[in-house]
Amino acid sequence: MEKNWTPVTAAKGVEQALKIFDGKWKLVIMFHLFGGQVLRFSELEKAIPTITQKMLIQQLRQMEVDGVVRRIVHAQAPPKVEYALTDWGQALCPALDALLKWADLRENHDR
Amino acid sequence: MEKNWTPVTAAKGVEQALKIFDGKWKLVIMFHLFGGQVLRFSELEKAIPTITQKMLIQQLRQMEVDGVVRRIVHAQAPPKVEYALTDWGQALCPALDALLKWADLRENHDR
DNA sequence: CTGCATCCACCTTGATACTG
DNA sequence: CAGTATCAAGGTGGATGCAG
Repeated sequence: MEKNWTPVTAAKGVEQALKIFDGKWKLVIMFHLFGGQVLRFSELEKAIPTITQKMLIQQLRQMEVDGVVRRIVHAQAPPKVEYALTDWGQALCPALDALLKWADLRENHDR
Repeated sequence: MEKNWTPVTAAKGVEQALKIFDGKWKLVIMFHLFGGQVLRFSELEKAIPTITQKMLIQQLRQMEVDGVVRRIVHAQAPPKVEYALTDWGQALCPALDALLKWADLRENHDR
């Protein structure tokens, strides 16, 4: 199932992929959730002390809409909401590793 | 040579990698240069009709500083300047492929 | 505890005109 | 041809206060 990538369409494809984990905090959130971690809203808040509530909920919502994060609501008082990565979200990990390895190459040949 | 990634440091590492090809036009430029293409400033301009001169030169400059693009100046009148990817820049291609493949997975299990 | 609304500052991009 | 300078506009994130 090959695709006919032109420079433009390929770039757009990557951009669309990037948009999904773009935003100042999405990567941090994902790395906290990699490996099947399931965390409450307040736990994420504690784990990322410098994030504001607004940003945390905003980024989580977008990630939920995009299908990388699953939202688990427990009907309780007080409210309890947990977040986890979807299978697709977990699947991003190798690609990010590839980026990290690429970044490491820089030192070898640098300028 | 293993590293001890915490969620935060891993995220920062990826972010630094991302910054290098972040910007509205850098990916388009790179995909035009993948495979060892060497293009003049004016050729890039023609290849990307919707970009402005300001943006083209701005993005190229940043990419040059970051070490993904090489600038080749020919001492001539009229001026002739060519741009090509560095080895390190070329090495990004597989990582971008990984991202494209990840994006394709979405359809299989979707939401 | 979880989440929403508002206001504000900054940064990136775009349009345009100009130069060696 | 290759690049610079200036100004305006939109989007993103941060601070804060309020609500179910």
